[in-house]
Amino acid sequence: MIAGPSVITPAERRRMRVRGSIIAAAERVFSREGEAGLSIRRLAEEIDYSPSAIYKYFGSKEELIDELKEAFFERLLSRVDRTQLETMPFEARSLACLSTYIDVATERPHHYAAAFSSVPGDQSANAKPIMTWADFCATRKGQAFDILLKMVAEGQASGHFDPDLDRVSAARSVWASLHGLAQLLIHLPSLADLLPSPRTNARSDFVNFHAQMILRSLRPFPVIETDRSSKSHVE
Amino acid sequence: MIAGPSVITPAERRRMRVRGSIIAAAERVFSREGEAGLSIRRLAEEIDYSPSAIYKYFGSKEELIDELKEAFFERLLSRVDRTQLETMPFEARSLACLSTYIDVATERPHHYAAAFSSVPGDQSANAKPIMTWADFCATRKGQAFDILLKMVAEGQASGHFDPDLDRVSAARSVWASLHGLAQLLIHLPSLADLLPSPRTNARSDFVNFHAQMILRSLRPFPVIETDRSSKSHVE
DNA sequence: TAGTTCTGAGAACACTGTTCAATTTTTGAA
DNA sequence: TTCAAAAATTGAACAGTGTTCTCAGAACTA
Repeated sequence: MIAGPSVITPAERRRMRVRGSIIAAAERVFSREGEAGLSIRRLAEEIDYSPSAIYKYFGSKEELIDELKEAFFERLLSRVDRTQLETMPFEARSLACLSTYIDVATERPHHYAAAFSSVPGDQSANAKPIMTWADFCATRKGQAFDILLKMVAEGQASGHFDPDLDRVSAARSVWASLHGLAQLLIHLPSLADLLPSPRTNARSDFVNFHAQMILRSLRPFPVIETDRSSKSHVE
Repeated sequence: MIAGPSVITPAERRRMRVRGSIIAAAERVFSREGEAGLSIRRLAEEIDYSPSAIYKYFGSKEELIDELKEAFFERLLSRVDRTQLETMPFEARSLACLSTYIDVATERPHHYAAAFSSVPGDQSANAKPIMTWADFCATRKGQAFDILLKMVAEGQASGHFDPDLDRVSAARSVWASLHGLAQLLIHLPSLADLLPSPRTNARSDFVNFHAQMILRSLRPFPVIETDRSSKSHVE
């Protein structure tokens, strides 16, 4: 469609600049007020363009926001990945990764919340095609999940985690627990400070506590069997 | 403001009936399509009233939806409470409670999602007053939390859980993990079925697995110290 | 029955996302 | 440089949204 990939025309340069200014303004507004505060008209006003102009750069508002979410997830991924590469003992490194995930999520609460806001299954037209395992792995979320998967694998190999646990199930469980903490801190920020007797640093203390609980659940002492048994209503 | 509490006039009866039909219609629409599909005009059409009439019964759309959420949380609470009262061994009963929570949440995904959808801290006018511990305990969420608190206490007393864990922190951690699973199942329903090699009953199996992981994190073998130590970046 | 209160309807306001024809502005070649 | 084709930008308009207002009519109270 577009000419050569090596030489970019001034026109293309200009186009990319305008496009960039749109997402920059969108990012600015969205960070502060979320999707509720972000209207096309307001955006147009901020960058001194007409509302309809924006539709030459983005097909819809949703498409624009999807790009914000994508950028956020890339940020989340790289931050956790960077933490993962630090040279520390396994357990400390795992804790650091979990903390980093929470940090990035709560630094941009609107982004994180929006990334998990759609409820599929509405019998409207947005019936997305069924996701396969391969599809998921290609997603940013899939890549984030992959980090957890490797963490579990490493922990099992080094004897820190129960080797009888199913890797995939364990990683999903960790993700769920982590995701829950992020969500709760975002939507119910008072929770961390909510104590019969308040304390300083309550928030980061609780993040640490929860992260340790997650690791605890993975430790050896195989009291429960792996989920290979289907109808295990315990006992 | 209104006359006697013992005798209800026919007018009041009629008013309550109309009000009931509004929330019934709202419930019907909201269950299927969530807040996105629920508009005042559509609601008015469904009950054959004019849009402005609804404002004689509810101050705003948000107020109406708040009532739906409240009813849902009451349902959630009573279902978990009922499970809690069943006569089973402690561990099985705890697992059942956790499963029930997930069941109710995923049965009405829009309700559960909406209950945790607002992001406070927007520097707009909706600055809600700071919540205290006592305030929170009076909330439905606070009551749900109380169930978890008692569960933890009972587990510690009976030796199933680590007695050195701070009760409140542990209960919060359990809630976060549970909440995370609910959110993930709602917003990423494919996750449960996402496996390199698919299996039947994947969903309930995973719920069970995660619930067992939660209990596992609470077990004795006190490897970590309670969060009483403030700057514990491990090691 | 007269008067007051309450219920409901309809129009209107200020928004929203989105589209479309018309109008610039920029571009590439004769 | 000139001129047509292409791209960029706009303002008006459409179909929605939540909400408020005024006003007519029904239902209670005295």
